[in-house]
Amino acid sequence: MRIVYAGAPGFSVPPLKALMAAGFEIAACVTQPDKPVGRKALLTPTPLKAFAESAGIPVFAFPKIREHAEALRALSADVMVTCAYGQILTEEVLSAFPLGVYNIHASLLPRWRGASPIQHAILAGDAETGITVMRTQLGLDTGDMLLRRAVAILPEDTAGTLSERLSVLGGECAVEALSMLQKGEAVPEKQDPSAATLCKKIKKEECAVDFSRPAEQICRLVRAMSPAPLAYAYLNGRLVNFYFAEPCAGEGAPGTIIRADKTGIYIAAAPGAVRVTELQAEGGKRMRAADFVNGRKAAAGDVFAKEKR
RNA sequence: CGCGGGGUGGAGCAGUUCGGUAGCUCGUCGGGCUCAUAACCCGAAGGUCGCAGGUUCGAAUCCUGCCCCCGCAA
Repeated sequence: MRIVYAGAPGFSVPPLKALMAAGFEIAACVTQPDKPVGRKALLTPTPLKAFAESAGIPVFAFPKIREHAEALRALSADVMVTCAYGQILTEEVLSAFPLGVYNIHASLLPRWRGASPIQHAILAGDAETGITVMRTQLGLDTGDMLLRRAVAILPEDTAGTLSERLSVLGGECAVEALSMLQKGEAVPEKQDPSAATLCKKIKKEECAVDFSRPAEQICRLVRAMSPAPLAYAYLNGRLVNFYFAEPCAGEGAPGTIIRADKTGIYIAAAPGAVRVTELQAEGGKRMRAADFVNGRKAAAGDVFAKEKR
């Protein structure tokens, strides 16, 4: 079985490795064009491109894949597998592969169709999420499902840790799904549209922490946005990004630090309180909340605000 | 030249305006106290103050160049 693999972020690399390890032939990889990254705007290849090139796999970085259906067809692959690729496919692209196009999606479809399923699963407080391998149709993540597998969302999970597990699971699922497909044993299952939910790309504005909200929700926001783009609030006029927070006992005026020591920074919410254990301040590196406290940057009585003042 | 913050014992910071014996919180090591402790008490070790050059009797501090890290924006 000859495969064209399309993806871009780090999440899409493990599944590719799994497919290779399972003996599938990778005809080529398709990814997003190199993009300027960082303050110096250095042109940076996607993680998938970096890996594929090191593995000697031909890489195409189409700005618009829909204009390159012919090039894809010329690869004479049986299927295309996509994983967090980030571009909408067209009929011409789909028809370039005799056995179709399959997507590795990081949720239990039809829940969390769209761009940020991992973050939204955490944000919503879901007990579990998972991987769905589905046949790609023109609609957004609406195709028939070949395989679904769940993983529990742990209280200490961030989008980062959950993403790692899902990525590995995605690889296992991809191998299994393609094996079924190869043997002609695949049994596509329709999605139930009434159970569908859609999630869009996360905007930084959505990451502002409002401490007048319940502690549980704040912690979900922090964990869902960690390690990127990061939930944040302002302390004494400085931006502080949160990497990890968990609900804890305590009460006070929302946003007020009720305790700050080597065990973390305790901030009042409504109701409840949250304990921040890892953060990063404007200009500083990621650090344990205890270190931040040691440097006298936060003390009981200081107040976190949603807006810079 | 997109805007801005920063590089000081292992960690996080103060000190730089107005040059003159390098300080704080924490950690580490040793000792003590306690049924016990992320608690407390006593003591100790540990620093080329990012790099290079310059000014000066003397530079973490002033001047010049360079390297590196980070927030925002893209």
